[in-house]
Amino acid sequence: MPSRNSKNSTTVSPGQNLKNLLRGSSLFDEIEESALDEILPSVVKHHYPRHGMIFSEGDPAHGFFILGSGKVKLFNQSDEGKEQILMVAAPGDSFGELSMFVSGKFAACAEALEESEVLSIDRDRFVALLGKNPHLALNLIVRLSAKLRSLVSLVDELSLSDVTTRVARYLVHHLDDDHSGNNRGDSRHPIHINLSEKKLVLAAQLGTIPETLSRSLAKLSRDGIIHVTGPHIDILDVNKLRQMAE
Amino acid sequence: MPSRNSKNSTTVSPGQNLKNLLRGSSLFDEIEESALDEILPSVVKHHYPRHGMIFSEGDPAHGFFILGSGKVKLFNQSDEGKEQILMVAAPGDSFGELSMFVSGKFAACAEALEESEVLSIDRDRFVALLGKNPHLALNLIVRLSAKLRSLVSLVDELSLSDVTTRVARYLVHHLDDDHSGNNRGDSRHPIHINLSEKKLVLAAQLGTIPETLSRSLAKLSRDGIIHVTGPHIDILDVNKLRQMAE
DNA sequence: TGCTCTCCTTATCTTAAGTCAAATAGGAGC
DNA sequence: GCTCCTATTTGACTTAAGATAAGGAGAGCA
Repeated sequence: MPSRNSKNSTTVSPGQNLKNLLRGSSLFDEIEESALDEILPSVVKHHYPRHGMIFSEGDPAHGFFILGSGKVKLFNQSDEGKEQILMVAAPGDSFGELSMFVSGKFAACAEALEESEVLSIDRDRFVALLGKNPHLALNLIVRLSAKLRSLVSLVDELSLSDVTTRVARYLVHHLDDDHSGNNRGDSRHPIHINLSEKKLVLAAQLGTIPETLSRSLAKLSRDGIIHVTGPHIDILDVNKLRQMAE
Repeated sequence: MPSRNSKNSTTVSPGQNLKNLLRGSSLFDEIEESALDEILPSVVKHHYPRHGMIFSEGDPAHGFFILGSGKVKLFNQSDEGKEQILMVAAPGDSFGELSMFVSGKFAACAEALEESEVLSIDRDRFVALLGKNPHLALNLIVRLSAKLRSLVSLVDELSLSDVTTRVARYLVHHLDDDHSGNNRGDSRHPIHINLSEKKLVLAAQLGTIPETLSRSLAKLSRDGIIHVTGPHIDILDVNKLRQMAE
């Protein structure tokens, strides 16, 4: 087995560097300088290569993480190797927080999808700070709520919708992201989406496998709703797509 | 359609009554009297009969809820009527909190499974209190984290395990609840579990339908692992059950 | 005792989606 | 260009679990 766990930790001279990275996360939005200074000593910057494991399910959780740069997936695997992605973290996102407050063990695995810079923050210091800083607590509450909501959707979709519907929803959702303001379905030219994840990853996010995702996209193409060229997707019929997504 | 939405709101004379109900929830654990007094004016007690709808998906959320007595399910439904339960609330549990911080609309439906007493708490007042009361914020964070964790398990199970495994896990989990200390599998007499939900409800919690649940229980019986008599389940082979649950 | 209602179970059938296997495509590096 | 490697697609097959339908079982009640 190749050393995929290789990582590279640097306790940088406690300077602006780290502080800026923290500031890059909305978790620390509008948090006073002094509060940042208080946790700074417990923040460590780690560097992970593509496929580097940040933690595995069941590992003891001594803190949580903020993604500085790169991309990280949180997922679980069945014994047979099927994978379900719970979240793909983008820079500024935090992950692993829930384990601080509940079981002390991570509930999922985290792996870098590409070369990534990750900050780890010590549990005890952070909790202490939380207790003194209501604004920070509110920020965290908002984040947890957002995650909760996205998991609620995921549960609903897994349990109540078929794969093609989930794919349609994914596309509609990402269409809203990219074309807000222009999403009334009355645009003249086909709308274009570039998949931000490999289809392999997308399949695992949608709770399926690449073969099935392929077939779903093929079906949507056959029906004249989209046109797929590798990771580029043209939406040919936004209304029908929205309708499929309910 | 019979009037299932009938409810019965009472703004009780702002007395001990309500305060005690609030105190009954761990959300207000160790929260000072003064803080309680501050939200009390915005707390309303509602009474719902069995099958009373507390809110539906998409309803505007002006606050959140604490269950005083009874039992409430949070769920979503597909167009075809299949139902996925996200959580069954017991007295003291809160629900609907996440909508306060994220979209302003409820992400699921809530319905009383039996006659229930529900407290509603106004969003704005609660948020204001949160900002001043770090301890309350921490309590909420712990709750949200616990919910998050249970949804993570649910996603994993829906996506990665078959129904029989989910049933086995449910049994093991409830065995741990009831027999902690005596759960090493070496007990002489068969361990007994009384299902706390109708099988109809259990099926919807496990992401399946009653017929399939029935078949899974029948399979476990056939394999000599359990013995089912209505809502009473004897665990005949704890080890094998644990093994099925992984 | 029989009636009704709701819940649960069993049997048969169907289907969405996973498995397995093989062909194709695309990039990175040489 | 060619080679290796990974990602994607397609096809044939299998299967878990949903749909449908019907039978049974229990509670409450007259």
